[in-house]
Amino acid sequence: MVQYAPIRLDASFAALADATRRGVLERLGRADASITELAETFHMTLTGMKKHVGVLEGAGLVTTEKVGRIRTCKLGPRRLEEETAWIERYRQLWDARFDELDRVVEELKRKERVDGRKNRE
Amino acid sequence: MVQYAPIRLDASFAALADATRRGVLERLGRADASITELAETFHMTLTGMKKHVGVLEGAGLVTTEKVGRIRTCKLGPRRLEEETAWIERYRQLWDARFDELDRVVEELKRKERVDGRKNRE
DNA sequence: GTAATACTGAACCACATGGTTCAGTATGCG
DNA sequence: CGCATACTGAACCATGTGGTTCAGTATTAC
Repeated sequence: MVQYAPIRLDASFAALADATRRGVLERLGRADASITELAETFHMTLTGMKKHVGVLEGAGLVTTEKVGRIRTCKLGPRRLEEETAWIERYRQLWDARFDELDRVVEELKRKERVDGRKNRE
Repeated sequence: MVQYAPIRLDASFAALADATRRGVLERLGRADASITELAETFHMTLTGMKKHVGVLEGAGLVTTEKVGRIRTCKLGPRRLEEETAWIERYRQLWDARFDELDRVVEELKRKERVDGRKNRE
């Protein structure tokens, strides 16, 4: 089993497993925002939003910088390359698996035809 | 904010946020397996593995069928299309965002040059 | 029929998550 | 200075997660 930095995958997939956090990423894709702006947009307390931002930061998907009173959040350095890579590989397995099943089915059909002929002999 | 069946995305990203479950998917990509086989492979009790399989089933990533004593697990109908779509869209946002930043930086450089000329006038 | 196998379900555990409130601290504005 | 703004941290709460054990039930093998 290939590994693909499992801890990072854990963190980023977990970060993506929440609609609010996905929403924050989409929001930051349009423009940087303060914690207050994000909290208002998603109808949540400052403290609650700060936790979500913390999770996203932990996964490397967001970076923040505090200037004066205001902490500005922006998209982080990661482009979800590893996550895409994992999913891509999974899809290849999936395809191979189902191709194999198709092959088995074809094989069964072929045998059936042979058996059919045998029975008619 | 476009929605992309958020509940499903929640379930599948959460299912992928665990190394054991990702391992189970990879394992099932090679061949179907019983709960016992999976539990042994991942050094876990039957009950524990059954929970993981339940999570994967809930996300549509695995299907199971019980014949006699044995419950056989195989890859489910989903190929993670929606997950890939979400990530793809995110990457587009990401690229656009950073292109914009580049543009802003260029704009600042241009202004600097203009200001420089002004100052020399 | 008895015993082993394969799973199932309930109950428990420690810890994480998604949210809150409340009481701060730090900064900016008049 | 004095007040409003913006965030921060601790504490709490309900619920979920990842695992266990233990006591079943259902199937298969001898």
